[in-house]
Amino acid sequence: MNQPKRYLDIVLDIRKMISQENIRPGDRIPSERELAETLKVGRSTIREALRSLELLGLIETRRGEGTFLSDYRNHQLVEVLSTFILQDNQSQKDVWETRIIHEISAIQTICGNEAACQLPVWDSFSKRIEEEESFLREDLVKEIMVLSGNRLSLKIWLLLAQYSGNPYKSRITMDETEMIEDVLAAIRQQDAEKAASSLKIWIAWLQKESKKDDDDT
Amino acid sequence: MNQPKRYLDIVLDIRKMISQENIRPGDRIPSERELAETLKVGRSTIREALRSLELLGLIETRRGEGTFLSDYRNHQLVEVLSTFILQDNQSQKDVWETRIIHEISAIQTICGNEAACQLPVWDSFSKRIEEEESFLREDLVKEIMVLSGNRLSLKIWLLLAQYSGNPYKSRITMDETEMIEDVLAAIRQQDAEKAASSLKIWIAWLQKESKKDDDDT
DNA sequence: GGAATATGAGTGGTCAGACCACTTTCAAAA
DNA sequence: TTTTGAAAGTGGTCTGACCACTCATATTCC
Repeated sequence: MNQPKRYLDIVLDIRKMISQENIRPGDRIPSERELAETLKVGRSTIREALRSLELLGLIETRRGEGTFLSDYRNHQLVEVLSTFILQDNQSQKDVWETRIIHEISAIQTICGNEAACQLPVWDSFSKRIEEEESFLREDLVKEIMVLSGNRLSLKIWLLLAQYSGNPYKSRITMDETEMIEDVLAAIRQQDAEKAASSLKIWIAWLQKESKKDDDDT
Repeated sequence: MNQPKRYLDIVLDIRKMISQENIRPGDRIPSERELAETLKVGRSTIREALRSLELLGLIETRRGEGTFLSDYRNHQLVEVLSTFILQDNQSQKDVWETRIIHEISAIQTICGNEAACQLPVWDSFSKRIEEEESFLREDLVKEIMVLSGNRLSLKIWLLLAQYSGNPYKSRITMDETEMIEDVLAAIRQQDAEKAASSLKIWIAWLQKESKKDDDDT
């Protein structure tokens, strides 16, 4: 009989331990040697489990200090998955499109929520446009994703943003302000249709611009 | 100086090896002992890298046989991530909603593609409805996801389907056939609006039914 | 007394070698 | 020819040993 993998049990054991001892992100978890003794397995088995969790970004290890429960930021996941499965152009395109799927859906969700549409954030974005602040694009779209209230969708979006490079980073141009104002206006009016289409127009324009930059390089 | 993690280098080395030797999904990769000798590291280091890749679902190991490049199906990822980060009801709800986001987007994409809308598959589904085949729901939605052409979105959807349990599995009922026919009709007419709304209605109904089942249990 | 320094305990990182359990293969025995 | 079984190869696990690093403490020096 093929035994179930030991290190997978360990992964679950560690999970249980974290829950029982109420270990919070940033806290230290028992040392490898302790875990080995407690769970009655060899240290190498413990390490295989820990390395797996580390690659998933769930824990963080610091030599000489210990192993810590991660606050779920640095996913090696991105690095590894991208080298393994995102090699061709079709995949790049899929990433981009999937990202947009989440953005469009998020903005539609927001438009269905009156309170969210009347938040002062949107006005503050209008102001920032006038002042020509940079990083505005990223902040705006992220705000939309956050306010949509779906944390999983947000998480996926953040992942995809890492995969797809970030065309939202550079300074905004004059041509663009109008498109962004359209999006903001649609939100204020709670017009999901218009918000989605305005966002699509803006994104399409961004994509064209970023291609232009690539050609220059 | 804190050395960069050795096992992460190994992960990339293995990646490179797979690419150079043109190893395809399902093929065997060199044994742990071979890899250790080739890459000039200890076997335990190799194993830490392999275990990580296994947990991500990128490889598959069979005792006595060897290690194989996976065809990306059984992600332990699901198991682990779900026990680590999907504990509360809000997360469950997010999974369900995110899944629907992808389904709606997929069906809209299809409606924008004339060829896809005229495929004979849709008629075959109508026929299967009459014959009251089971597993029809899952097949239909999956077909939609596949034909949308976005492989990443499909992959995410498959993941979410595992997370969210599968209300598509049971036998279809009479009440339901009409709703499904609405969806199919909208596709045939290439009416993205109607397709999306019909699908939403159907999904909402499914969700209500699955809740009812839960209450019975 | 206060500040710089040395020490030691604890931790993750790596390695080598040893078994075990399992699968496959193939030669020897029936 | 068929069956059997021994050997080789593989992943799974454990042990014990170093190394490199961090941190707290004790020690030394001014």
